[in-house]
Amino acid sequence: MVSDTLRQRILNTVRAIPAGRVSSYGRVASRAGIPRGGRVTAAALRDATPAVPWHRVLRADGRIAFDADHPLHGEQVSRLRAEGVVVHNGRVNLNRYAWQPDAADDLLLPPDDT
DNA sequence: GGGGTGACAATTC
DNA sequence: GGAATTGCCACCC
Repeated sequence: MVSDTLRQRILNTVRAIPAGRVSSYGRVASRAGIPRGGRVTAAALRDATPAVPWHRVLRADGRIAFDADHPLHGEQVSRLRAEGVVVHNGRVNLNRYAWQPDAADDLLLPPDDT
C-alpha cells in the first residue's frame, strides 16, 4: 500500500468526485500531489476500495481499467450507468463526464462527439 | 541493495 | 492508431 499521507489524499480526492461524473487515475494522483502517479492511485484504491466510489475513476483515455472479462469490469459499468454515466463498449466519453472541480455538477452536458 | 510487478500516465518515435 | 521508455510509490521475491 501507499503511505498514509498519499492514501489519504487519494481517497479524499476520489470521494470528492460527484455522482454522475468521472475522473482518471492520473487526475486523482495529480491532485494528491503525484504528477505521474497513476499507479499509486490504483494501489491506493485497490487497498482501500471499501467505502470509496472507485467506479468513478477511469483510465486517462476514458476506458475502464479492467479487461472486459474481469469481474470488476461489469461491476464498474453497472455502477456508472446507475449514476447516469453512459458507457459504450467499456468506454466513457470524458468530454461529457470528466469531473471538473470548477464546473457545477448540474450543468448541461457538452455535445457528444462520438 | 537489486529487479520485477501493478485497477496508470505522459512522452516519444 | 500502436509500441517502447520513463516516472510514480509500495510491495514482494
